Amino acid sequence: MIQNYNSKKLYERLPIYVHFLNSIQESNISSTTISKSLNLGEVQVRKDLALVSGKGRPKIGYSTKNLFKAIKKYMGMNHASKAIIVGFGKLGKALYDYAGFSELGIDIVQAFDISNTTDFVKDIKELDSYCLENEILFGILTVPSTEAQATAEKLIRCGIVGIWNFTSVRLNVPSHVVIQNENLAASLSVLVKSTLDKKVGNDYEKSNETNDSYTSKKH
Amino acid sequence: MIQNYNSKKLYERLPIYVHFLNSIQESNISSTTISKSLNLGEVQVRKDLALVSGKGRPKIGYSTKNLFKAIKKYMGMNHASKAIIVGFGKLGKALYDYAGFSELGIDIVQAFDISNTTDFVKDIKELDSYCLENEILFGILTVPSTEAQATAEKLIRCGIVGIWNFTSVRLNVPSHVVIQNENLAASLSVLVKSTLDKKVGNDYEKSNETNDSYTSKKH
DNA sequence: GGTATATCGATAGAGTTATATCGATATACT
DNA sequence: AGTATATCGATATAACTCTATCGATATACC
Repeated sequence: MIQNYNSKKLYERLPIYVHFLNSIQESNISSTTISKSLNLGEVQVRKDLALVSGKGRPKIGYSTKNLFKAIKKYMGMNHASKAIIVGFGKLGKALYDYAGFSELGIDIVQAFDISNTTDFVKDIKELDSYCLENEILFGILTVPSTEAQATAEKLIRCGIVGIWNFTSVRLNVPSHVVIQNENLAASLSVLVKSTLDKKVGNDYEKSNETNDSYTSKKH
Repeated sequence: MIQNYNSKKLYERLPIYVHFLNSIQESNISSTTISKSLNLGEVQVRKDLALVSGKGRPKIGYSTKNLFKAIKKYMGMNHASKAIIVGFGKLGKALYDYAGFSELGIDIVQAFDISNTTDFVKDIKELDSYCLENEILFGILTVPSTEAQATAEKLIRCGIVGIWNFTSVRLNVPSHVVIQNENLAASLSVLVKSTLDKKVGNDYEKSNETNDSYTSKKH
């Protein structure tokens, strides 16, 4: 493959553009404006947009509406993707109620747990029939770590091919299944370490701008 | 800088090693074993360990205890880092109760909200005095998007230099502050798109292994 | 003690992602 | 109509990250 621009990082930015485009009133928008609003590199935004969208016009930019549609189409956000949550603890509840998914074409249609079943939380025994009947492809895994691998396998047997894994377990799955790890503890550690790095740097030399970290951009 | 291995990806993996080392009984452990247990590349693990730790021994591996200590030291996990949560909605609650942080030397010492104050949730008006008295460096931002920027600025005025940002807003902060964005909606989108990519690939050509995605490893 | 080997550490290279630069062009403005 | 310029698209380069390979070595085993 000569050049593969279907990068993970790109896939992270496109939803950010969608959210932004959804929030503005202007009928046209330039990559410059987008980059400034979102603290992203100007060239990067242009490259992203060039990949997924039609032409932009000098002095004008892109049609907001067309751009919006183009990104959603590219990301497969046109037809809604149905996901279920397995493990209805605090984190599962929070994600179930999280408002930001529908804008990106994702519906969390059902929650499962081993107990605490209510009108909208099914017992995990019903997982199998529910997933097959409703053709669920995506599962959000928020069970205790001890149950992670077994539950993942259960999901896969039910036809799920994409798992958003909030447990600290590194799942072992067949190659047709995609795992997206969301290791919150590790993520917070990254912040702490990055911050300490920068802080120490600043303490040594009072100078700024040295070894400017990845997480905060300087444009 | 000739070669900077203080990479963000490295910082994500080190806590995973810590968690793993914490869970095993063996007094020695090899990079091979670690890599297999965690579904990571063998060479990658060795390189990571070589960077932070003392020598390993052929046929034996590393001393679990020493390795554990070395990583924690490298990551600054020896002295506990104190963090606060601002915004005590469902997500804030979930993070407040999340068990995985302490193992990595991070204590969430206090939660704040604009209302719903209880014995362990302080009113956001007390943010200032609390942070300065307790020398808080890290803030977890789980407020509504409309409040994100203003709240971030408030945190920064209180001396906070690292912000874990769960809002969909791309914060604008001075250069001495580190932002770690945790855009859940974007993250789930990545999973959906990656999965669809692979699925389509498999539907075209019945072959496997083509364009094997980044999220599931093949070792 | 000698031999086989698991594991290490280092180097080189491949793949991925971001940035810098610059000419082209459609638009706005005089 | 002519000129200035914001914005685009493309190419080249730099930075970052991961993987393959291989010789060195300490250990286990005969």
